[in-house]
Order: sequence, then C-alpha cells, then structure tokens
Amino acid sequence: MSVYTPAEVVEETGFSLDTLRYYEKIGLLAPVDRNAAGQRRFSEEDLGWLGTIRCLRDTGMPIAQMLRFAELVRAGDHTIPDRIALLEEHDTRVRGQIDNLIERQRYIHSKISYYRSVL
Amino acid sequence: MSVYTPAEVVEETGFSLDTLRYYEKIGLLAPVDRNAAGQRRFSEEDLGWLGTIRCLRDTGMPIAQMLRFAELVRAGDHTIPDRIALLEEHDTRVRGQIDNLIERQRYIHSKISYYRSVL
DNA sequence: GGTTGACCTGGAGTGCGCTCCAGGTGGGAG
DNA sequence: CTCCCACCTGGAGCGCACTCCAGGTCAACC
Repeated sequence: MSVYTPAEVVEETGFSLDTLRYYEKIGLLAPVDRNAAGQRRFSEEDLGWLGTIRCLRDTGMPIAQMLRFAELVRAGDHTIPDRIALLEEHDTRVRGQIDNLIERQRYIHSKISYYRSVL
Repeated sequence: MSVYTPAEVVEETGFSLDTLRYYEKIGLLAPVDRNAAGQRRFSEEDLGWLGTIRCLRDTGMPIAQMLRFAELVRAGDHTIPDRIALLEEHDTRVRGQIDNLIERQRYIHSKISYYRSVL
C-alpha cells in the first residue's frame, strides 16, 4: 500500500498544502499518518476521501455539512442510510443549481442577442 | 413613469435593503433618485438593471466584474461590443460551471448507487 | 559539513459580500 | 399631538474558506 508526500497530494488533488492542513485541523480529514520526522504521509484512502471532498466542495457543499458527512463515515456502516439521505439532499440542490444556471443563461443569451441587434 | 419605494424593490428583486444601499455605495447601482425627505425612489430602469445584476450575481460573476459592466453601460452605446465580449466570456464560464456540475453529479450518483448496493 | 528545500506548528491576516448597528429624520394613523 | 415605522447615514462587524507568516526541524545532495 503506497503512501504519498504532501507535494504529491497537492499535485493530485489540486488542494493547496495549507488547505490540506486546514482540512485536517478541522477534522474534515482524519489525522494523517506521519513519518519519523513528523511529516505527513497520505494513504490511498486519504486520496479517495479527498476526491469525495473535491466533488462535494465543487458542487457547493458548505464545510459544515461535509464535516457531518465525514462524521457519518467515521461512525461506521450503520450510518449508510444517513449518508444516502445527505447525498440525495445534496443532489437535489445540485440539480437546482444546474436548472438555475440554465435558466439564467437564457437571460444572458437574450441580452447578447439584443446587443447584437443594436449594432 | 412609476417609482418604487425601497420596500417594494426589496420585495421585487429579493435583494435586502442593505444590499441595495451597498450596491449604490460601490457604484454598481447609479445614484438613485430621492424624494424631498431624502428617501430613495427607484425607477423602472433601476429595476431592470437590478434584474441584470441578479442574473450575473446568481451565475457567479464577481462584483468587480459587474462593476466593469456597469461602467460600460454608463459609458454609452459605443461600448456595446465590449459588453458583448464581457457577456460572452461570462457565458463561457457559466457553461463551464454547468458542465462541471453535471460531471460532479455523476460522481454523486455513483456514490449513492454504491451505498445502496451495500445495504 | 554546509546549504537547500520540503516540511512542521500555532496563530494572525485576507478577500468577498454582505449585514448589523447607533443615532437620527420625517410622515402617516389613531 | 403622539406614536410608530420606514427610511436615512457612516462605519463597524461577520462568516466563510482559506492563505500567509515566523520561526523551526530534518534529510539529502553537492
């Protein structure tokens, strides 16, 4: 099972090192393994979790809610129904965002058309 | 030509009164007409502009860029090509947002499916 | 064995976009 | 006439999500 240095994780996840430390500090990331010198060595599992974080983050989930999700994950398999509920609720919001963006985009297009017609 | 009280504009645009004052203060909204007592009386035109602001805001345009757009509008008709360029650039970003959300949504769906399969 | 550079910590600072507050004015309802 | 309520101003404060900093450790390469 391979491990990753902070620099590798920054490279692969796109999170800054400061952000990774911040996520660990607030508990969004479980305490990361350390080498003898106290430097972080991320596991494959950490990488997977960071991928999930990236997805939730980029779809606008607030950190507080990601924290609740993280706690559910740590609490064990009996929380899977709760996790499903949380993700479905989030999915609804994402759908709302998409619909809203598409709607607003129509307005932008009409505005552009109008400006074109005036030229 | 009808005018609108602050309360009416809050009602119609969904912006808070503080936000409207803030927008005027930073110049996103041109100085609003006042009655004898110094209270704001918004014009139909203000309402239209606020609708545009709402759309740009809700599609994630930063205030700084909306300000540039506002300046273009105030500068006169010769800036219409610039406005088109600005809106098209923004439209590209909106499309990017939509595509990204759809992509991330797939991940969320697969996660939900996985959790369902484990139950 | 000296220098470089990746990493460490705790804590302060930043940028955005509001939001709230204190203290005050003016006009309409009872 | 008095009360209340909507509105005014300048300026301070807030919540979020980082981001930066000072000062230090360790390992590795020349």
